[in-house]
Amino acid sequence: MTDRPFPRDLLAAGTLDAARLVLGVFLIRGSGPERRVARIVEVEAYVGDDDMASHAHLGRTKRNAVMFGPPGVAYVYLVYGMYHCLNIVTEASGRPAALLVRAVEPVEGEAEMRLARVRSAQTRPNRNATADADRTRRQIEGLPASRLASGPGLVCAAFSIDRSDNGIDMCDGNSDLRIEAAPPGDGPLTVATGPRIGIGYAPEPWLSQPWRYFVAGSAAVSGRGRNVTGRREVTE
DNA sequence: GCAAAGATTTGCT
DNA sequence: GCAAATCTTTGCC
Repeated sequence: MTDRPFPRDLLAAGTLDAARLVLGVFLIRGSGPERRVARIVEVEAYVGDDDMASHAHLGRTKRNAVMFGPPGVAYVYLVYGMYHCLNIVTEASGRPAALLVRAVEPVEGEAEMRLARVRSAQTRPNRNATADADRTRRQIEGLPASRLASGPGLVCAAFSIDRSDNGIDMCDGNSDLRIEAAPPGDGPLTVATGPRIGIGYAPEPWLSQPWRYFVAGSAAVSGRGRNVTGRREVTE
């Protein structure tokens, strides 16, 4: 159960507007002592079937089907054969769009996130030697909290998200994986923007659209945006 | 049925 | 800074 389930209608409108609105929002997994909570600090918008960087550009397929459905639903897929990516579907049914959650900042359940990261890393077929697994575990245990989920694959690892979460309604307070409005005490955020990451296959103008949105100054932001601390809107 | 590429991360050069 | 790891999805034969 959640006290402030995120309003679905805020996701139903424009995806670029929704991208700003979800920054600062809480991503929540589970309940009770194992509950994990983190602030969303970085997202990317994938808008419509004409967006050549989006999975939706080829039309509706088995994989991207939920992107064509109602807003507030989780779209989870496997990339590079080993990492999962979490998206929040936006816009009305029939128009495929979503926000890729690229980074979150732990608020509660940090120990649980570390455990999940270790589990995920040691599940990878690549890591088999005992010494290697032990080194990986210590490395994760030594990470600052801000680096536990500073990347799209890492968000899913820290929150134990995989394709079984595909299609979950994240605006439903009873869902095990959900989003919740930021607490009233949270101050205003400074939003920075830049081009989307890892879409080199896309032609212009999609390649350079500044559809990556992140919280300036957050240590949890992935890649180069991490160092952006300006107080004003920034375009990288 | 087969080949190619990918909304990433990590470790080594 | 570059390449490997890994497997699902998609496209074409």
